[in-house]
Amino acid sequence: MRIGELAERAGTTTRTLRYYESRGLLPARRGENGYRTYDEHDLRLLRQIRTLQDFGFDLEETRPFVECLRAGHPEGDSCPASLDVYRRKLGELDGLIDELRSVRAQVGEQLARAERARDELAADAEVPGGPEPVCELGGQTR
Amino acid sequence: MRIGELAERAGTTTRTLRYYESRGLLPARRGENGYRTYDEHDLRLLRQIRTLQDFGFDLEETRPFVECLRAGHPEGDSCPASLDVYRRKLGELDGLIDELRSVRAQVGEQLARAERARDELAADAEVPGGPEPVCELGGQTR
DNA sequence: CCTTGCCTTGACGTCGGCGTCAAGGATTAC
DNA sequence: GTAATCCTTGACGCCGACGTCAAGGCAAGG
Repeated sequence: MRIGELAERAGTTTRTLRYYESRGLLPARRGENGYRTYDEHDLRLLRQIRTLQDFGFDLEETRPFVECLRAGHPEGDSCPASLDVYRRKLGELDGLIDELRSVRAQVGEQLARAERARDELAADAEVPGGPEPVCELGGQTR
Repeated sequence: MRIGELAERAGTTTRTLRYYESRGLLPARRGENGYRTYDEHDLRLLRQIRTLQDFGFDLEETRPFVECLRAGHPEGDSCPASLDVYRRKLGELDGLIDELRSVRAQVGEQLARAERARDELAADAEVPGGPEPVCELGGQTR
């Protein structure tokens, strides 16, 4: 199979495959005409890469999985090195999720505070001074 | 105050301030010698930008806050446009967190599955065939 | 034979938010 | 006075995973 077919069957592009090859991740045999030639096993490797990429793994992080498959193991994660990557990734994800939740809480708090302040200003304008139209934008106090 | 002092007081770099200026976010007045000149109000704006940046806001997303302050409002989030940014960000964060949690769950499952497979192989090797040393790497089945 | 479509390598572009260097002018400390 | 430190603009570098274009070779269908 040639590069275009492999790309299509894996749902990616020829550019991506050449890039992987340039990174030494997915080398290709060559036909007489110089065309890259791939087989079903390459498709397997490529799908492993793509799956991990979709999970947000760096390209380099997929290498142990690919090497594991290429070494003849039944799965990309049949090797200790792959399991280590999984574990590092889990820790990384946990840290990231915690961080994002913290940010989410802080932003939520800011929004709530700002909305309270806005509503208090609106209430102030309604009761004591009189219901004058509030200037939305532009030098207000100034 | 000149650019170096402002940078230091905001805990950032002169390069960053020039970058903000190039993006039209934090323009500077110029002294007779051509040096940029800033005041306390600029420091305020800059701190607003930095806070949001630390939350992971894009630079463009800080613009409404800066413009709000520059318009004379008491806070960067005293304007509707800023509140909209907050809300968009909250949605974005929620989506991202969900996505990461989903990925985390899937990776965790993969790890558990792979570890089970490994342990089953180890158990197989221990009981029936005999406790032969297992080949760690290299063509095993092949 | 000619067109269409695949393939090749090479190389520059993208995105965001700056870092880093270069060459030179201004200011300040001693 | 002079050296050290600040400032100026300009421009290239970085990171990751490719996209996109260019110029050309090879193949297959009508």
